Amino acid sequence: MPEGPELHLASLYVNKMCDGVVFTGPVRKSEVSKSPDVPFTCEAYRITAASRGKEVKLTLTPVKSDAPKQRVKAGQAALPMDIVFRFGMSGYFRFTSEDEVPKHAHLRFHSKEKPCRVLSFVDTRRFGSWQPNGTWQPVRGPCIMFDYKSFRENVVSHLSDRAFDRPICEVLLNQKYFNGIGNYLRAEILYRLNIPPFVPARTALEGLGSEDVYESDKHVKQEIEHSKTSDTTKRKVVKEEMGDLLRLCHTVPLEVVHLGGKGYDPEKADYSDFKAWLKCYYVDGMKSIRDHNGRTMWFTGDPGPMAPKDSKSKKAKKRTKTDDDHDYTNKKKLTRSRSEGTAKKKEVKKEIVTNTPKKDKVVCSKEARPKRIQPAKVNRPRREISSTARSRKSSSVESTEGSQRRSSRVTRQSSK
DNA sequence: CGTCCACGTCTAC
DNA sequence: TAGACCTGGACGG
Repeated sequence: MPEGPELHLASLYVNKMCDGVVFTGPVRKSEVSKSPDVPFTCEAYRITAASRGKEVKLTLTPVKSDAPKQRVKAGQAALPMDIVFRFGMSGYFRFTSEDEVPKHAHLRFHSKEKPCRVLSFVDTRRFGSWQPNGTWQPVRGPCIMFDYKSFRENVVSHLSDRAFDRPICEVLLNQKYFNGIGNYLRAEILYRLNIPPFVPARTALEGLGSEDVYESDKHVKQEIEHSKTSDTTKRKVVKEEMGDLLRLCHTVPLEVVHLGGKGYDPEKADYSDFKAWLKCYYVDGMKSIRDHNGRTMWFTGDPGPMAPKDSKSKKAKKRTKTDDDHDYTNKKKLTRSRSEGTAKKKEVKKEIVTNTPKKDKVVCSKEARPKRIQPAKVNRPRREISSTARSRKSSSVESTEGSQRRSSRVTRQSSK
């Protein structure tokens, strides 16, 4: 569940599920977890949650005992404790009966109820972490969703920071300035504004003020009025109605919050709404490329001037068994760390790739094929797209794709 | 069976 | 700027 919206939804989930619930005893950690023990135990306490960017804070609050003079036993907490969580790639909270505690539940809080229930921090990959008596990480900036004004000011007032020398798509993952933005959000945000992902961040941001001019309804209305005059201004106005880049860093994540559900999580039944909301990330017809940190950037149109060049010499590699093969070389493994000695063989490239749905029947081999996210259970007709879109650099392809793709994003079900 | 990929940080050369 | 840290699903053979 991991970008800003999912973290916030997690906090709402905890507050809703644990409202009125009394917990008891020690906080329990799984054997395998490397995160710190949580030195808190209490006969009766409550749990509340809050989020900020990509962190969630749980507050454990001891409940006053009915027994008037009851003394707190040694080791029992009398004061509240905050625990700050980061979710890594797979963290989330679940509140279940004791026998339905999910696999990979690494921190657990047990209720005092008769059939006891358990609030679990579940994290399959264990990239997540928590800090007892923790605070929001000081190096992380203001929340893009709930500290919008501060977030904006923090970016605008630090544009001279060398951090903004990087491509905009990479800077959007810098939590010092964009606390809450993650890989799907950066793609969705830049896509909405048609900003090439690899333009210098400072270029994409300069000129934006710390005041959000789109905030005012009056302003928007004026623009709308104005738009009736000419067709050319219309385009621009439509864009302005949405707001500038910084505003979208706020509003786009909030759209996900308002979708409800659990946001990004392919395993979820209610994942289909989220998937339908995506316009670019992992969508058929969109292009993708690895950024300088090895993260996949989804976009359409021009990649921008700072796109990783990478060796494009790979062409030589065209070899292949059956006829045409598209270089297969361009799979780019990236991060394939283990056993790198052996992995050295193939040069792997990193070229722009278009996410093209394959036909069920043919096409078996090559073609860098991004895998699709397992769909909840949507079954729709697949749309035909010319394969091999590779090398279709900055053409104006996207408009058509952009308007149609909605109808067909599906998994490549390779029926055999 | 093996390879590749995934919503993110961290820290070591 | 690479690895490291992890598990597991989708595919390919």
